[in-house]
Amino acid sequence: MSGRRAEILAAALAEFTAHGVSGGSIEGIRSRSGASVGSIYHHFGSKEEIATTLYVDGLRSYQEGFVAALDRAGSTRGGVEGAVRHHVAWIAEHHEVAAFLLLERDARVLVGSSEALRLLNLRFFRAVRDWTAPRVRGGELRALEPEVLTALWIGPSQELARHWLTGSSRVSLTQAAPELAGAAWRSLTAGG
Amino acid sequence: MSGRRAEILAAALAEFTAHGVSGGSIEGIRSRSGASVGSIYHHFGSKEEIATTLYVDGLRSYQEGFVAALDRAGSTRGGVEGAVRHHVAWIAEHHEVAAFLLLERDARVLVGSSEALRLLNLRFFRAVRDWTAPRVRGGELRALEPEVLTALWIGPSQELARHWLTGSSRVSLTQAAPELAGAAWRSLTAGG
Amino acid sequence: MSGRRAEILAAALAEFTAHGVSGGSIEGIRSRSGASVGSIYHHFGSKEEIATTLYVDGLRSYQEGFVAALDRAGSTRGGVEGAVRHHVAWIAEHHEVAAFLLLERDARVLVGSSEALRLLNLRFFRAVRDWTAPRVRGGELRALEPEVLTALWIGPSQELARHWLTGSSRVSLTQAAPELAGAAWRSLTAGG
Amino acid sequence: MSGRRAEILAAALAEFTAHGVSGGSIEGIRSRSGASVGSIYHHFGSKEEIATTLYVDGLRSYQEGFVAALDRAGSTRGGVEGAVRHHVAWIAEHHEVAAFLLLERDARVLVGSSEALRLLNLRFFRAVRDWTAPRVRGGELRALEPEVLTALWIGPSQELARHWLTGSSRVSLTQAAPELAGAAWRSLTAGG
DNA sequence: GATGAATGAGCATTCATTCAT
DNA sequence: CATGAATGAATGCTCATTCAT
Repeated sequence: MSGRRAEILAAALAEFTAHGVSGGSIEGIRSRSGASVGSIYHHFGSKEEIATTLYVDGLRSYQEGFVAALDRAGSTRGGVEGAVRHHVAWIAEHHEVAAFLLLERDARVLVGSSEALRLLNLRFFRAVRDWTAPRVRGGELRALEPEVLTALWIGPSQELARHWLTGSSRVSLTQAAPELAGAAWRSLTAGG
Repeated sequence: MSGRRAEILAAALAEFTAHGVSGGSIEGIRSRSGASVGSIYHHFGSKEEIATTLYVDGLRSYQEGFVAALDRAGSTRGGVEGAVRHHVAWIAEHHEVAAFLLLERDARVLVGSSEALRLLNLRFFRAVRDWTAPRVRGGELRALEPEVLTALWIGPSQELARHWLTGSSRVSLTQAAPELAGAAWRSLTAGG
Repeated sequence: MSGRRAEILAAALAEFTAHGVSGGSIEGIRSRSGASVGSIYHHFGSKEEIATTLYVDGLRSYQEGFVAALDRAGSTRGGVEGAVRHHVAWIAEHHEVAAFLLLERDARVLVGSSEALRLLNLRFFRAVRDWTAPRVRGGELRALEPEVLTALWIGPSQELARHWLTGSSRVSLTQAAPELAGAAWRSLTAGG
Repeated sequence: MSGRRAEILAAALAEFTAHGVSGGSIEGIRSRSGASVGSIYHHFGSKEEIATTLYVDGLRSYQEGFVAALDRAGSTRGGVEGAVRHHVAWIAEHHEVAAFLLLERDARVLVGSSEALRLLNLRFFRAVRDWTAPRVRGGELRALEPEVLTALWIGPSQELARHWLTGSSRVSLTQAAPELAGAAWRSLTAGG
């Protein structure tokens, strides 16, 4: 549709990847996109709006895949492990957006200021809870505080992904996926 | 002795915590520290040097505690779990520095440009490997790629700490420590 | 068209005349020109670029007049003396630019760093040489090293001009022209 | 005597040669001299005072040699040519100081503000006039305005020296001296 | 005489944003 | 929709100078 808009977003992602959101400039986005300053401000009202758009789009894509992985699973174990595989695969596939979501300090600041983001997170956490809660009650998953459960579930994947995204690790994310998935399942089931 | 220097570092940490490194300003450091601009530049040659100093000092403190936890442990399990407890306790105790080390994009950029940091990391990774390698050979720990081993070991703690540091989780880090330590031990020992 | 650009250049010339290039400030150029700081940087990337532009424009004007004086002369003597008259007249007419070209230390530094300037000088020296060389071969002008020839030709005019430009001499440049022209002709022809 | 003072002056000359007076810094003088900032200010009250000292010392040396060359000459021609030879030789020998005196815009500004400099110049011009005036009256030298006479006398030497000092000419100053001296004599004697 | 920490005004430059065309 | 000139506040950093030790 609006090719310009997409070009600007792509350029902004590259600019923010290179310099961060505070460090990146409209001038950088302009030179990367070929659009004029005026055009950028025609499509987006401010630098923050561009960053928010990137964040919301990326987060929605990630979260939809996560929930879809849970929904399509035939078993609790399939769901837990499928979510890990999705996590790892999504990051590997969308590494630039992933770096923005995971590594960007300023992006995190946006979460506090964007109503759309708050809503997105609210729905996601509810969807995940709706999937886990009955399985906790049924004894298939351990009864853990939600934050701890999440940490055990995707913490290792997240940690490995961060190193991979920053280039400090050359380990293949997808090759490590089975190990990460297995560890997640054990952590959510094997008692202390 | 170096009262001024320490005051400036403390002020910079507060400033960077509030606005990030790129977002934080020398003026902010000046007003928080009471030092003059000239004095700040007398002690540190640039904003980046201040950030690097904070990063190096913090990382050294964290790494020394980590290695000490391994060394003081009487058993492999004690080492694995002790390291997790140190991780969690150190972050809880030095939460401002921890936020800087864990959340700051620009701080991460420093790692690529500071020789001191490269050296620090090199020694740390070597010390950890010297502790784990014989235990892997002895069959006490699973044979995993170093990055994966690290991810399983401290990934959950790291993930929970991030949420705690950003205020998106109210869970007590230290209360969660036993669970995180137990999960780490299982992940590093229970086979795929 | 480029009204703003011209205004900025004029203001910069006045500012540099008053305080030198290192001594002059963008703020000075701003207040003299009425343009905003941002506008100045929109048209010129740096203070140095403004100075280079002034230098190149001025030098080109001077050199074109010099070469034109040679080309329009009907005799060798007419060329030698015409060049001196042009030298003196150009400086008298463009005294502010002339002061910049002749007196400014920082302007001279530019010559070493600007490719445009190097090219300009190259062409000028070649044009002058193309005019003098055959006349040297024909015995109309003495066989002197190029630098010495130049020094004898315009050295006295240059020296007087410098005093005139700095205000340390009240002698009329144009009134002295015939004398300077005659001396130049004698120096380039009368043998040692 | 005061080794420190001399070291500071030497360092300042190098610093000013490299960056000009406005462009040079006390810090630059400090690092070149090994003296502390406080020590520099103990010996000299300000940056300007250092520059003035260099200028006065250099100018006095040059002028004394010039007048001595006139006084020791046995003839008018010997005086005119001897002064040129001194000019060229002095510059070749004291090239760093010479560059400061001849090329430095800011140094020239000092002349307007230093009483010592005004006095120095006054005496010098008077001494030169006392030597030339009777010879003009006697018909040995042409009757020219003082500034024009000076320009014809040392203009070519000055012009060649400037190119030599800025490195834009590789011609040997001392080899060119006879030619410059001869031209000066002709210009001051041969009528229009 | 020497040292170096401290000061704060001043500077070149960047940047998000606006707006007339 | 697009362009790019214009704005002016903000920023990192430099520098001459002072002064307590």
